[in-house]
Amino acid sequence: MSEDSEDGSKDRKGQDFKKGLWTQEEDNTLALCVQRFKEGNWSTIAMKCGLQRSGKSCRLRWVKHLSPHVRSGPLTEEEQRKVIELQKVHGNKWSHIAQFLPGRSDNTIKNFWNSHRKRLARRAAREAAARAKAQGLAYDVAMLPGYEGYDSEGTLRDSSHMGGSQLGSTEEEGESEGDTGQYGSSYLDALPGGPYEEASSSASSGDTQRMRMAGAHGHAPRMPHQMYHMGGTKSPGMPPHGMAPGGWQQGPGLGGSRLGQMRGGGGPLPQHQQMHMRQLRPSRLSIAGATDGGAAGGPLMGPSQLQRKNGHAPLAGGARGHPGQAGHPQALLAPQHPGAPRQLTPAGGPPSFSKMMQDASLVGGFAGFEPGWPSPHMPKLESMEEGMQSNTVSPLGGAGPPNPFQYLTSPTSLAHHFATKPIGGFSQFPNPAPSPRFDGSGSAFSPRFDASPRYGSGFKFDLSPRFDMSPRFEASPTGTFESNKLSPADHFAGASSVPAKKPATSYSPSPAPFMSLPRSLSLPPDPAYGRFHGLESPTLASLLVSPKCEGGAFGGLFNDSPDNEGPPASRQ
DNA sequence: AACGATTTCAACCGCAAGACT
DNA sequence: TAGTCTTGCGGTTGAAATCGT
Repeated sequence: MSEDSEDGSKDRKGQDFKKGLWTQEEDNTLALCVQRFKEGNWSTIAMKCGLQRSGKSCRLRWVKHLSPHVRSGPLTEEEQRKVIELQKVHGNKWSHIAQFLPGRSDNTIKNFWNSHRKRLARRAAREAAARAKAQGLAYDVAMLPGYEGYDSEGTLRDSSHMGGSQLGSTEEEGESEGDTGQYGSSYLDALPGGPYEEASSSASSGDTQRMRMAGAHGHAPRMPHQMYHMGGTKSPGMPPHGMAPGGWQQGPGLGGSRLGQMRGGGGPLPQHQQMHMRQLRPSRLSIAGATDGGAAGGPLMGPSQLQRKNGHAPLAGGARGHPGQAGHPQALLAPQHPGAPRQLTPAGGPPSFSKMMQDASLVGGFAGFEPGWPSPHMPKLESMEEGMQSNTVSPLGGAGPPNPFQYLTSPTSLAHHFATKPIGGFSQFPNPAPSPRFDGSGSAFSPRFDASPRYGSGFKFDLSPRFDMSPRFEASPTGTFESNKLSPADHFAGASSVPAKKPATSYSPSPAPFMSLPRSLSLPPDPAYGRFHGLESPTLASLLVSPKCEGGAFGGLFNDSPDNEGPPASRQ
């Protein structure tokens, strides 16, 4: 260790380092610093950016979370399958395994595997308990073979989360195997080597918690990532039932207050996030996106629950902290596409959908992302310190401590975009190649696509409540926005490359005072956008019908401009 | 409203190896 | 060659969320 002392908060020089979760401000700062100084020499980066973090911490944060190459969200079924297979071959070489799953960090994989192991352990424990019970034997977890730890297959060794008494006292009812489970058991358990393979028919008792969850309504809740999978992707092995026609969870177990059960747990949110979106941790955003837009899915918690908990109805979009979300550092970094020309947003007039899509980079990167410096309108300061001192780059001025990045990262800036343009929720397309998530099958315009944390093939901007409900929703920077993204219209037209560069145009938004968005509204039915019917989230709905989006929902998004290309025919 | 069980995840920790001086 | 720095890896921890009761 070179950076952390015993308490981990000081380096060997006695320098204090902040620990704990990263704030959005820190994320933004780091992201922009990396953009400017490039990766490497993290200690220097940390120092130059004025972050009170160790270089190690900065590196970790970037590599595992903020880097545009990192894909967040739950592992897909295919990825889960891969991990399990690869683990058999490579063991716990997470970084190595991660190489087979682009965009996934070793930490993510490791976490998944640990959860997977625990599932197996629980399953095996239940089986053992059931057997013991059937034989009239007293059961104790310590009797389980391999209790001391996991064996090489990852089966049965961790009992940290199960007490013997609990294990032995579960109802006979049992969970509905293959359908229920706390963590994607419907799929995972059927994986090769998974418990389903090993004991697909034997489980007759579950731990208390699972029983509660599974038994009460006859259906176990689906974990968020399951819902995520349900949320419109075309992944194999979709849940066998409970799917709305459009691919959205609509089945049993998601009614009433149990709408869209969230996964349990997760790390804490920084204060600033908690204030706005208590229930929308980054990892939940995918679910939030899926469910918010997912019509029947509903919010993660039941509306009444959220209302009770937060004092307001569930918000759409999600927390900062997720790639592909406005406000997330990743969203501030334009994908690097050498040679890809940028298109400019014409000034004045309501932008068409395609223009908006082109402008999406301003969502993902509000002030533009010129190599070396994020904004063409920002003074190229010689140092962070200069920016800090002058505060010249922040049009917001005295709101909070001087921050050279504020101009770029403030919710206000982003919010302004939505105050002056039709709405968020569109996407940009870092890769000219058709995205698997933008394949014309319908997923492209799915709610997932709005709030998905995923970045890369279908980067999007979310409808974060931070940017619509925030009281800071007022300032209005001016800028020129460019995009090098393939618009969806071009995409659907079969274009494989970004159109030739268009002349630069300035975009000069008019001042945008506070937006007053309705907290709730009912969306008109629209066969073309049926997927969005019944939006549960007033926030999402509000944004979808933002002042510049009179058409309502995505209908407005698509239809409010004369040169709007309209939605693709294949989008259903 | 409070509770306990359970879960996930980000962040941390300690170590090792390679690069650098 | 030795000491220091930087990077990366795998294991562990703890916060905070869920659920039903």
